[in-house]
Amino acid sequence: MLLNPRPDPAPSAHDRVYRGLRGRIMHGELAPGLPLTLRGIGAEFDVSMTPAREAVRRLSAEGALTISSSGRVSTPELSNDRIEELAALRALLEVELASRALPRAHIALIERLQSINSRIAEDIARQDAVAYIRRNLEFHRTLYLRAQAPAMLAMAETVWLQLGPTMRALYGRLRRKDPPHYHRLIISALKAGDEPGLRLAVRSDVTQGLRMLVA
Amino acid sequence: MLLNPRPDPAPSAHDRVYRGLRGRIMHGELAPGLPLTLRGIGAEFDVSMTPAREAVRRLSAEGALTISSSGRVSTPELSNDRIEELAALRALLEVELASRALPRAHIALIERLQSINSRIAEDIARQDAVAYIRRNLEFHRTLYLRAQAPAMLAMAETVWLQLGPTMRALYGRLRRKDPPHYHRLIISALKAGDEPGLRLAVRSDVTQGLRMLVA
DNA sequence: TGGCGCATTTCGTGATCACAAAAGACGAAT
DNA sequence: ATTCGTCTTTTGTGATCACGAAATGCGCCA
Repeated sequence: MLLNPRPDPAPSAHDRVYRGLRGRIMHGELAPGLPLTLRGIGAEFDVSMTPAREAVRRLSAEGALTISSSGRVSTPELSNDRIEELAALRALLEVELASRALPRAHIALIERLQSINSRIAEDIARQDAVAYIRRNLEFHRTLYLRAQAPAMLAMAETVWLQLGPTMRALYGRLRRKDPPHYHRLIISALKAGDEPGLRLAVRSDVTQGLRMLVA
Repeated sequence: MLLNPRPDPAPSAHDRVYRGLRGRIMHGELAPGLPLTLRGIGAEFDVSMTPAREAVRRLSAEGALTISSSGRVSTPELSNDRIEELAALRALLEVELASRALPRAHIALIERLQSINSRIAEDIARQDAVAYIRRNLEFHRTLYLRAQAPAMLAMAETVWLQLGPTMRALYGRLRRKDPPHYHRLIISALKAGDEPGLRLAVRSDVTQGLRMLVA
């Protein structure tokens, strides 16, 4: 008997649309305030309005899209207060996730993180904002997966999703040269098993970038 | 000119369904594992399948409903691990919310909380589990509204939503006689402006009930 | 040149329908 | 009595359509 490792011969249309849009939003490929239409989304993914609407509805429930009172769909434009709040949420959730991941962080994980980190440096050198955002989130997700806390990780990803378009606007204007300093602190704290240091490093890394966006 | 305080003459169908289902789930009116059908929901709210599906899709995005691989909809049956994780999330978020509400908590708010608390005692005397859950959440929400942190409050409510059916199962079997002890500690800490005490009281209140559910 | 009003187009909403897959009911064979 | 196979029913999915509202474009007038 041959069990297919991917028992998914027919992914549903709305899920395909959902995943496609979600990826673009989270990785900052869509600018804040960008208007979308159901018919446009449907045409782009080659489906009718029905699954497009379901995907949009789901994304708006996660805060990845905003729907005006007249039903118009667009990527969110966040106020400074909201950005600060989301940054505080990131700090709250991700510090906890990192803390839970710490006792399970073996050497293989740390090497993976270092590998991701060096690729981030390449993305920075190439000035590729989207790749940088994606790789940065991959760094964090790789660490947090070890926390064995799926609901908490899902919430953190929801926050990333809400910040996606805004992060694009941030890293677009920010011309940085150096790889993220706090990522190296995170790795050091992981190696040393230093929980307070890890918490501080994660909090700093998460808060750092958002601060200049508010300015 | 007479401005209507409710400028919502025509609430959309899917929103009506969403709100209706959400309230029932959050307040524990639906048992865990209860199967639902789109046609049934549509008939109950007197709409077609389309808005019913949108509401269900949105609720499943919030974790209030689970959708099987074949598309079947039901209220979630949470594992013990998931319950513990959600309790930890409640602690994390609500301690922060209470802490942010503390400096803005005036006497009028505290009186409102005491009023809600005495009604909780009545609900307990009446052995009305649904009313108890609803009032208990009202107590927490009233406090957290003062935190001026809408995104954080929304996340906390999402956790409540996921725990709704399970809380029903909990308070159904639990025959308690006394009003919640930790609510009085919360009020005391608010009066005294005691932040560490408040954080501890909220954490205890949130963790308390869930512990015996895991047993 | 700038603002106003009307017609056209675009867009979201919700109902309906055909289709396929899953679940359930029923009966026969062991 | 139980299990297996089949047939019927139930259910979710996605496309299409009609409708009304919102937005857009355009021309007119000041």
